[in-house]
Amino acid sequence: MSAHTTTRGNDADLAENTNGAQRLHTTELANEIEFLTARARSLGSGRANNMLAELDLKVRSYSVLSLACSGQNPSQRELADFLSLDPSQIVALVDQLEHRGAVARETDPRDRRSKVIVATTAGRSLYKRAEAIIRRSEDQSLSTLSLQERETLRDLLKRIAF
Amino acid sequence: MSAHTTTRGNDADLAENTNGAQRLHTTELANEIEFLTARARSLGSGRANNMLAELDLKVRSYSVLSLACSGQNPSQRELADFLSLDPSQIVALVDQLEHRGAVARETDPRDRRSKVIVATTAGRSLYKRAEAIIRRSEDQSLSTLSLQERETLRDLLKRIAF
DNA sequence: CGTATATCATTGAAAAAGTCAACAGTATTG
DNA sequence: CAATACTGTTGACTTTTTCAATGATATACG
Repeated sequence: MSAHTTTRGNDADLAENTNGAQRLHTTELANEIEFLTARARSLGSGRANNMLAELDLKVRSYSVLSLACSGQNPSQRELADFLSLDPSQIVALVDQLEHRGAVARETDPRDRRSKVIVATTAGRSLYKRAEAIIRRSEDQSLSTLSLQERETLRDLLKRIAF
Repeated sequence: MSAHTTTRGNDADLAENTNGAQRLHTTELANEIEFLTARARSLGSGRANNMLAELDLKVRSYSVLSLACSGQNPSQRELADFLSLDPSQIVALVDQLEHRGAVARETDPRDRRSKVIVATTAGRSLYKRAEAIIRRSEDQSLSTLSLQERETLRDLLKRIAF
């Protein structure tokens, strides 16, 4: 078996193989920023979605609600651009939030085509609770980083995200 | 209109509003690491997918191919864990790569249930070309960061991704 | 040994998300 | 006024995700 290329690893690996694919951490892929970003996001949004479930929200709807509470009065088109979503997906998300009374559509008097999304009182209250959950979720996801490192990460991400 | 809360912004905003939702950059959401990570990944993998299209690959299939070329002989279960995908998705991805002759399934003699994914010669050649594309894509996506900043980002992401 | 339990790859179905074209109403341009 | 472009909306379609069930194999334990 020593020179047989189809077997994975050798006997020394067996102890390490018990808990999974730690072996792959040394891979080229595991060092690509692209991949690490995708994985970080997958873990992070997975946790956030789980925790937001108690409010019957997902990160998507939370994001829309957050922007509706921002005081910036975003239009649906702006939400679509900012969240990198198709306008039709925004329609569905706003529909849900509107049906549960968290946000309202107000047609912009300056441009009667566009509709500004604003949060209701109930919506702002919901957002407060959701925000606390998101903060806890983020805190858990970033538990291996110091506060200063989190700031560094935030700034670096901001520069590549905008 | 001055005190009308439903109008968005004031006249001073109009010049800035021409190109989109830059206004939202000051939002709370725009400062959440979670959100920035999602947006960075969306932009990055979008670009990578576009550029990989010339090889008829996506980031998903590229990731599997990359791990198949890693010399670590991963099983499908390990691929699923590492890529945060459902085992059934791995089946589909490996099927595609196998049909085009880039990888092969080899049943692990140590555990005849599991199948080790290894790259063929053609697969390694394909990976070389894909890797070059990914490198260019990543370079473009991170163009606003210095080399040292990229290293910092990579290390921070690694710590939260594993 | 034999029996129960667990794990792997696979299939198929269902739900969710993403993509795209068309439409009515409105704005902008010339 | 006419032509063009943009907004939200709908509906169809594809892709991705999620989940339960299955056969083959491995492991644990009496």
